[in-house]
Amino acid sequence: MTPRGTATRARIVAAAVELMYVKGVNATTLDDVRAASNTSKSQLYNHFPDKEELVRAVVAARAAQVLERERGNLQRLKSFRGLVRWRDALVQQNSLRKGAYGCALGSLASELADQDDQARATLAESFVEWEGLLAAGLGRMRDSGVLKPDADPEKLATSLMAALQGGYLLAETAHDIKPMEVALDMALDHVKSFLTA
Amino acid sequence: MTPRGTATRARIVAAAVELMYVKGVNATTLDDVRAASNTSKSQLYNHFPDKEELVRAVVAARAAQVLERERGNLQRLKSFRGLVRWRDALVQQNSLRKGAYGCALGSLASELADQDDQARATLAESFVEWEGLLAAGLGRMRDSGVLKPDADPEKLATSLMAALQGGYLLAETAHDIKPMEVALDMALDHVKSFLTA
DNA sequence: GATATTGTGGACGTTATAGTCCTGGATCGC
DNA sequence: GCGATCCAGGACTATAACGTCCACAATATC
Repeated sequence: MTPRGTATRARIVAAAVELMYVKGVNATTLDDVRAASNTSKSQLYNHFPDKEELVRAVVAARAAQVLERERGNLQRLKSFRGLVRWRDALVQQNSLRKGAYGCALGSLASELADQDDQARATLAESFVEWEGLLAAGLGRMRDSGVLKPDADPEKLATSLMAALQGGYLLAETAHDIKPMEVALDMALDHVKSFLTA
Repeated sequence: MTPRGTATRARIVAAAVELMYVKGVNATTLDDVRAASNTSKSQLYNHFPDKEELVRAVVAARAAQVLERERGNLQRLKSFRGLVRWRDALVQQNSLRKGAYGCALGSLASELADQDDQARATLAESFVEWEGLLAAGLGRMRDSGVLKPDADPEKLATSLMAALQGGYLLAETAHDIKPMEVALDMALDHVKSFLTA
């Protein structure tokens, strides 16, 4: 596969990622993808044997994208203020759409978890990795004495992720960012209860 | 419409509710519903002009069902132990399926929120009502002195709901009930921080 | 320049599903 | 019993989507 081939493939995946986020996976047709990516049907089937495989590529691409972003936001996390900044960035981003479409990973998870076990597994791993970034930062905070020794980074990370995902869902349903803010604030308060100072 | 007519309609909705929970709304065909409800296509279109209306009936029925259950679980809520029982009941129920299919309302919300605004509105109201049941119980706890006066029942209720929904999603994706437990325990801990004793 | 890869464009077949329509029969209220 | 309602069964149409295939052009690689 030449650079040109990979570029076309990437264009297809990029278009599919966006369409499936906005319209949902099942409501996105291959013809939508073909049109949005400015390719031809032959290329779609040249690069992906069927729609299921395209969906899996979409899941992988979206996961990589979210994790890349979150690595940037979390790799230097070492203070409670950093956690607040993390929260603010997510809220800010989601408020641009009034919560519509929800979390890029969460909505895929909800739609695919009981439909494509391979996609589900990838998404599960991605959530674990995402929580891992949080847990690593919380671990640094604990080791540096910002958090009490009995703070459990993994559990805290899972709690933050659940609050985030639940917040996304409630905000998406209500078309109001408020519940997401409230949920994340609760989770942050919970972390705060482990602060030493 | 005679009692027989309403019974048939109810049978259709009941079958659709179950199928759309397990398979998802879009993956459930009208023929699936027809077969599962032991009716004929004539009746489907006799009672519902199109699939969209059936989906809305499903949403309404499921919301009524969940709220009925939650009224039973929450109407007498007046202590922290009651909240723990509420949590245990939900976890217990969801663990039977290893988290598969997620929350009956949450999965509908995720699939329909950006696809049918009317369904989204119904679901949003249902979440508000569900949170209202929680908030009422928390309000009773505050008024009776179990919770501190500065506890905000509405915000606490939203937080609990977000933790619940996020927990459902993570559990569904991981096929593991643990994240749901962790998320709810965090939310309960947060409520606990407002206890007087 | 030869060859393989990548690409366009579109016709085509197949299937799944939504939705319409009709006939005949069962059931219910009066 | 009689009319109205309810229902089964299925034929039928229309459409949308997936997926195949092919002729031919463009582009890269050697």
